[in-house]
Amino acid sequence: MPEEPLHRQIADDLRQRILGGELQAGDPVPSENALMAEYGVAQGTARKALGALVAEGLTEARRGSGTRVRGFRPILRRGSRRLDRSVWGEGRSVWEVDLDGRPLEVDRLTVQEQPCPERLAGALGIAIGDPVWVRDRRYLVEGEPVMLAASYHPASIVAGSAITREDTGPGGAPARLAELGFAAVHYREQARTRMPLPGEAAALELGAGTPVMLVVRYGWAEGGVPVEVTEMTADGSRYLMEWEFPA
Amino acid sequence: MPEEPLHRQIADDLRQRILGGELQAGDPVPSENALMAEYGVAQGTARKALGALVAEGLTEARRGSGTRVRGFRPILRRGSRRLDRSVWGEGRSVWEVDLDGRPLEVDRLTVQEQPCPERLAGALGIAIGDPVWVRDRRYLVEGEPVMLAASYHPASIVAGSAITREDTGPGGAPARLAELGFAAVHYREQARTRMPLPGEAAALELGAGTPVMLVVRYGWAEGGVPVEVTEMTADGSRYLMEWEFPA
DNA sequence: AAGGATTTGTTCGTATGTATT
DNA sequence: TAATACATACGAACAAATCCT
Repeated sequence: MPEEPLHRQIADDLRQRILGGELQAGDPVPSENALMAEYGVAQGTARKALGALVAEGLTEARRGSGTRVRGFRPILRRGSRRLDRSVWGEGRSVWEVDLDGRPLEVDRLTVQEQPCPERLAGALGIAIGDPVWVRDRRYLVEGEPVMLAASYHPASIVAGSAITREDTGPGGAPARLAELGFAAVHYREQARTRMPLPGEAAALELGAGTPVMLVVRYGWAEGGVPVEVTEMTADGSRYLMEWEFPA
Repeated sequence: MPEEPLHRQIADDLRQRILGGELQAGDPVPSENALMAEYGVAQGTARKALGALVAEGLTEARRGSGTRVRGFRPILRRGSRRLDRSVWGEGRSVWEVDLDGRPLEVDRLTVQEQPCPERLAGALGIAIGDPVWVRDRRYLVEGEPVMLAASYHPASIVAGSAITREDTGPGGAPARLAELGFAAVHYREQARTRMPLPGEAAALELGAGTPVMLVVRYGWAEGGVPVEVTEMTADGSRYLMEWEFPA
């Protein structure tokens, strides 16, 4: 008879307690048994209510321990870095940023030559299957994975340079591209979001209900020559992306 | 006994069929009954496997009808519009963009004066509770909601202007700000993602497993005066965000 | 147009496994 | 070791929406 299913009513109750501030980050949420008693429902129903909150990313369940409220303290990634931030409002963001301090470490770096995959050929201005160098890596903050990134460069440009080695040297890939006469002068970045594939969830150690932010950066040298495409897969619960531009 | 739970094995099978291209967008996924027969499991187990794919946003279930594979054809939103796109690679994006053509319509527009909420006071350079004008609206594409947006302007700047009325006139709010001597000359945008709250899911008619992309735009006039903060909530399955900037 | 078959959605109950406290 | 709490899986029944004959 209930127009609203029981499990959703319970989930709504719990969600309100969380969003209303009654239950704060780290606080335990009532257990399945507690909900069975409180609402007089079967375990499956209590379980479904708790599962809904997990799927929304509001809570985190651990076997034997219980279910707790999650928090959000993002890392800030700035797309454009050149402008002086102090000019335009030191102004607090609407989100509290757990900024800086903690350095990004690189993990699981692989560098190899591959045939250019179909989706990148147009953006790199080369043919499908043409050789590209791929720098694939994982970023950690305080030992926890937060982002995956793979950079692609046409082999016709970077072959023989330090970009094809693990250590790109001082200034990194941008500096090497500049030495090759192909300094990137213009970037375009595209971002979308979706739920992670199992492989991504594993590599980023994502909890259920955590979407990923996908960012693709396209870089061009003078004259419109494509020199880089980077595909990033970021933990949506850890990242805040920022871009800055004139009106 | 199974190291990998049954429902996950089944989900993995189905996922592979989808990602491998065997099942394409719009195709029906085996029903609960079919899975019960094929794998010899109870309904709850088959159901959980199907539910996992729905939660990942890969499929969409409709009662009485069945479960089908979802597609992704995003709308492109450009943050910065000034640069000539043709200069930097007509280059295809890594994602197929169902670009342009279809206009954005505005729906459910409300304009009202409110006390400034805490999270925006710093960014707007005013005190909590100071009056701000809020333009709240929903955007549709072909009748379907795709984004919610709320723009905030300090009343001290926009009071009396057309920005406080539903119809802002030709050129919209930016043109009116310019007339007031507070043309925005610099923008900063921040983006993050998370699963939607129930209210957001309802307003955007989101299917399960669809995250939202949250974008906040901060606008400043000459001299660093804050003139605008806009909070956007976009359907993650419909939007591709783009920014462009010099290296 | 009516009705039956199909398909997903909800809820109950029961049992057992596994990780944590 | 024992208690707690989440995880998996079974079976059964009914409801609600859709589809097809």
